[in-house]
Amino acid sequence: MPTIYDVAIEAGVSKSTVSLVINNSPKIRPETKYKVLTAIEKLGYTPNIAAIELTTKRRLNLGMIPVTNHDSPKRTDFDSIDDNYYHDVSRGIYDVMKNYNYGLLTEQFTATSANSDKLPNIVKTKRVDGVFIIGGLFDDSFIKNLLKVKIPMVILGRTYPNIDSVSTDSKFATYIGVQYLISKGHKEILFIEGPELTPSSRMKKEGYNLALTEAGIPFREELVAKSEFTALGGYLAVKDALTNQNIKPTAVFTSSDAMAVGAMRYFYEKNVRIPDQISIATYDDTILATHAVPALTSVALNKDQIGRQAARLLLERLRNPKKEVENIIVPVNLVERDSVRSI
Amino acid sequence: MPTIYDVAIEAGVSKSTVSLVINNSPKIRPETKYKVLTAIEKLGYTPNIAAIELTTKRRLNLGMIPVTNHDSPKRTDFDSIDDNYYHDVSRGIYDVMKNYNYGLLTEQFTATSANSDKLPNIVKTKRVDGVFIIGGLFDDSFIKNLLKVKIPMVILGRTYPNIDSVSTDSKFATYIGVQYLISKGHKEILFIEGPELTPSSRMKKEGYNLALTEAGIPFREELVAKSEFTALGGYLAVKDALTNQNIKPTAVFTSSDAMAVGAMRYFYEKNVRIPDQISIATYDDTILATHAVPALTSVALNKDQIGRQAARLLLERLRNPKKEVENIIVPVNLVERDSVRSI
DNA sequence: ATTCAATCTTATTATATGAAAAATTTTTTA
DNA sequence: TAAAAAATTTTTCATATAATAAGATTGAAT
Repeated sequence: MPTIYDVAIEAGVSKSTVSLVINNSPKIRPETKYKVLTAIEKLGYTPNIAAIELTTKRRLNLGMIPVTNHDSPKRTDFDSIDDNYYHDVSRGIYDVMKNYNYGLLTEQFTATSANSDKLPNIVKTKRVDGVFIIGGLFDDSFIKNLLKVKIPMVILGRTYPNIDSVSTDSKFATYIGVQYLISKGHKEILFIEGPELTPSSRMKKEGYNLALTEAGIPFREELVAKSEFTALGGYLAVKDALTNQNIKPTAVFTSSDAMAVGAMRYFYEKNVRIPDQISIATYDDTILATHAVPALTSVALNKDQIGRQAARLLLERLRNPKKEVENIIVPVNLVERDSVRSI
Repeated sequence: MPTIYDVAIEAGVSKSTVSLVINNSPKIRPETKYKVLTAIEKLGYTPNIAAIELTTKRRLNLGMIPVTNHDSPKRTDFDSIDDNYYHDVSRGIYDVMKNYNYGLLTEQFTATSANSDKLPNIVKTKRVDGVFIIGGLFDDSFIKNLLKVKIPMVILGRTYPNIDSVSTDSKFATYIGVQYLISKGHKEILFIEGPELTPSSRMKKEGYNLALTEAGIPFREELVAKSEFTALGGYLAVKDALTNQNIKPTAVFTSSDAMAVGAMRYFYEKNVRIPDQISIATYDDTILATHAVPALTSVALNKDQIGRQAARLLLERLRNPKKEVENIIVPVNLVERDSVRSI
């Protein structure tokens, strides 16, 4: 591999001159620049990144860290939390980053209270200049550790005081979805909420309440069922609500696509046809919603946009570490498909 | 950040001694080693990876390169090819790699004949010591370019002469699936095959034929429909076959989960209940199969295993560049769910 | 038993890696 | 001739490794 020195020889200049040309220094005469660029071209020179990293004390990599609160989920299980959020968001990050000279290093991290003193390896071993923290359900101590080592970061999927973030207004998103069901004439709407402790679960429930209140529909406790955000969770919640409660909902709103799929399985078993006999709308708009049969009407979080904005934020933060913290809320939109009918 | 020099001072030895200790040299006295390790511990020293990379001329990163033959697919569209294969396989790679001191850099690459002279950036800029090439549908010139630059690699999802690979015997996998349908009493089985030009499409069709032959069921051309590997493809193929051909299949075998989901949508529209009126079995076993309603019986490719084996192969190749090339076939297994009934 | 060279251990010094940036020098321009 | 511009030399980054040195041990000759 040719080095900067070989280029210098070829062009008949010094190493430094080559370095200055590469870094677009203004104090190089055009004809010198031309000579150097020609030599670079001729030799097929590519800068040695390790050397650049050593002298500049930077790492030309950013880290993508999908954070969970559990070990290696098996993605294909009906009862597992899937990591669609991470994959959808990462696509947006890639799309922006490919125009920059950064590599993207991924490390799955489990942030539980058990390893609250741990840092991701790519951070500990200083392999990255900044990180994307992806996912909303994890132990906070993890973030505190990252703050201690002062690594630039952007959080995706939730907010955190004084850290750049890109997320969704989940209250509003749920409000939009439930409001849609109401606009289609539904009044008795079963709401499947997520686990109690997560902030987003609470926000979503507030969104449900808001939509009801606005429409003058009284809130009924028996129309709310709680479960995990998984397909199995949705299945069990719907089954439980419809067998034990004295309710006759015409529609269901679930807090995740996976839950909706679980609900659909229950209705399939009971020979209840969607949307003819019951309507379903949901929150996420993942591949599960588009590929469900019938396709699910879902509130799209625009995760691609979330990723893109996050990439922009981190790049700006690296360029200007003192810039003001931003908390971006990416707007949602409802995608109408085939799982809801008017009544 | 403390350097190796600070550790040397602290331990009262030279830099080289510290380096030797870190690299587990046998020619260091135990008490010296102890002194050094204590100093490392005390100062919280972490080696500077850029410096290691510069002196050793290695890069402590491996590349994961999902290769497509088209630009940025939109994952959530009903008509797009999804990248589940990549995500499932990468999980296995991560699982193995986390025990090694390599980072994993990802770069999506589009290998079309149009950019047949291009290399992935992470390869061109020498950011990685080896790469995982993931996916089966792409222009071969891409592989030739990689061979030219002599970067160690493992191909996942297909084989290639003289390159380490991990893949599936798609003929056998299809044979297993169709054989299963036959064992359940089905004789008129509609087969949805993939696009003509891909090798895996051909292999799958051979598997279908083999199962029929073995059971003494005559092959009928009108029971084969061709389409893209997508949900839309499956939908259109089934629709076309059932409206234009004079056939009455009791079961369908699709060449991908996405196709199966498309087929299910068609049957849903026609009010044909699965599996009561028609059975479906498929090839892939992705999240689409587990979350379909009813859940799809599918031939599992064990992509996690594919990833794990690939990681092992690449690590071994890096340790011993002259070792013999391996082409690993990961066994498949049929996962019975709810989409097939006996007749 | 004593001495001295040879050998083995263990550690140190010197050098190399490839580029950036600071400090200088040379060249050009005003 | 001074000032400005352009290029060069030198230093630095943090580590690995080759070359070397110091000290300890062994062994043979006296």
